[in-house]
Amino acid sequence: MILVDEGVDVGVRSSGAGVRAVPPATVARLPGYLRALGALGDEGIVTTSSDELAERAGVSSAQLRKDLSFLGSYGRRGVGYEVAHLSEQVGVVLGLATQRRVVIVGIGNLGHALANYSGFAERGFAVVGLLDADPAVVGTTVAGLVVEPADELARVVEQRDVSIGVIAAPAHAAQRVCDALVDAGVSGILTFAPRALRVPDHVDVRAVDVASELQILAFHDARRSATGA
Amino acid sequence: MILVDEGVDVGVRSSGAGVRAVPPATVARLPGYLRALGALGDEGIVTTSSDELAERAGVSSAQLRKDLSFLGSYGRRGVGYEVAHLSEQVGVVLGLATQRRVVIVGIGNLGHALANYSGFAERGFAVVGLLDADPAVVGTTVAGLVVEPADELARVVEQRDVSIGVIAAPAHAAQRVCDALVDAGVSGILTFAPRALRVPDHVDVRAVDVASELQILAFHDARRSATGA
DNA sequence: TAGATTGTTAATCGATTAACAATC
DNA sequence: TAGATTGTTAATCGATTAACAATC
Repeated sequence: MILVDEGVDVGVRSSGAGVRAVPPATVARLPGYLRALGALGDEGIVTTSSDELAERAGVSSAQLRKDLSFLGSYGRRGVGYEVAHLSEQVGVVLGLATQRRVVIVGIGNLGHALANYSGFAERGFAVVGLLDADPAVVGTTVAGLVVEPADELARVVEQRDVSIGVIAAPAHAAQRVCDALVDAGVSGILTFAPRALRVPDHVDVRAVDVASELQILAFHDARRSATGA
Repeated sequence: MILVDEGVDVGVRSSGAGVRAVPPATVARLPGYLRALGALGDEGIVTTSSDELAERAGVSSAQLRKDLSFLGSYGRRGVGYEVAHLSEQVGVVLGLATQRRVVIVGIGNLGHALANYSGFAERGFAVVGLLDADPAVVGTTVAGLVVEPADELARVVEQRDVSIGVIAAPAHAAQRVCDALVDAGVSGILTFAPRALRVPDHVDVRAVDVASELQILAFHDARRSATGA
């Protein structure tokens, strides 16, 4: 079985009632809503509307309301949404009530950049381990953490209760690192290596491939040139 | 008008016949097929089947055949696909026949990592400019290029025929950089800043937000914990 | 009450899957 | 010819959009 993207469609407890499935497409947009809500909060805005929030998140207000309807009923007709409250609820649905612990495997240029990225902490994640296979890198300090040997992965994941692994290793090592993360027991993997990864059904993989993103842009650029724009 | 993702659905010339629309979902998978074809080629495999290629790309063979059918008819029934030929055709559809030139704006940790990433060149892109707003960074050499001042953007884009801009600047500067790229005339933008960007209809934006990816993984992790797995 | 805005319904649209006829 | 595998069709499924009744 091969999985590259998208996990299963699972339920969310809604206050007293039953369980509601949140569609994958909706889940994928929730972080954007959370971001927009954070910005509104920072600007001191207390109440917002589906129009305003949608505008900021870059979606239509119809889609925003539809998405939020899967989570429950957190607005007031005629009034709008309370920013702080909605923000908290979306956070709960995304499982950010508990902080998730993350390891980064592969401390090259990209691993360095990720380790130093402050957005992780700001948005609910703690980077608790950096690992690398290269003895020359092991022992160095990056972003306040000492890089540990890659073969310590199982111990690090278990002892520090890590649930998400980030793969910033070279493509040829990606599947090996992935297997090690799965064996160590993480439930989610974010990979930057340009390779499809094989994982068991219970593990969720998200893949970011920068060159693929550029190729998708190239497609549109090519059409544009061809049709003379 | 706000656009964060996905461009328009545009056509591809097929050998003699008319124009066929390639659905966005298909376009988004083409880079993965190209990658898998490259790997097959590297292994010296000359002919492949939809089963084999799909397995490597991490999709179903039905989906692969459906996707390829939008591009034209490049296989032989009973036989399969010639790796080199299919690879070339997919490349043509993605507009990789012409090399695209790229600038990176924001040479912090991430910009550094991107500038040094060899995958760009390997997959059809030339990084021809690095720009930063910080005078302390301007003038330094990164990945063989001298970092130029951000306000030289228009000149760099025009003189070096740049069609794609990569935003690796801080979130608060993202919209400003985006506007400058649009004014300079790029047709596609890849942004790593956690912000929805406003662009005119004729410009295509792809957004990579690492923390959002982790939040999506957190959602699945939370369901898993809740349902006791 | 009148105006505003949500939450939901129904219609539309696009994507995926399965099955198989065409054909090498 | 018999076996294999594509390309396409039709059915299913999921996502988006628009409109509006509910209600603050």
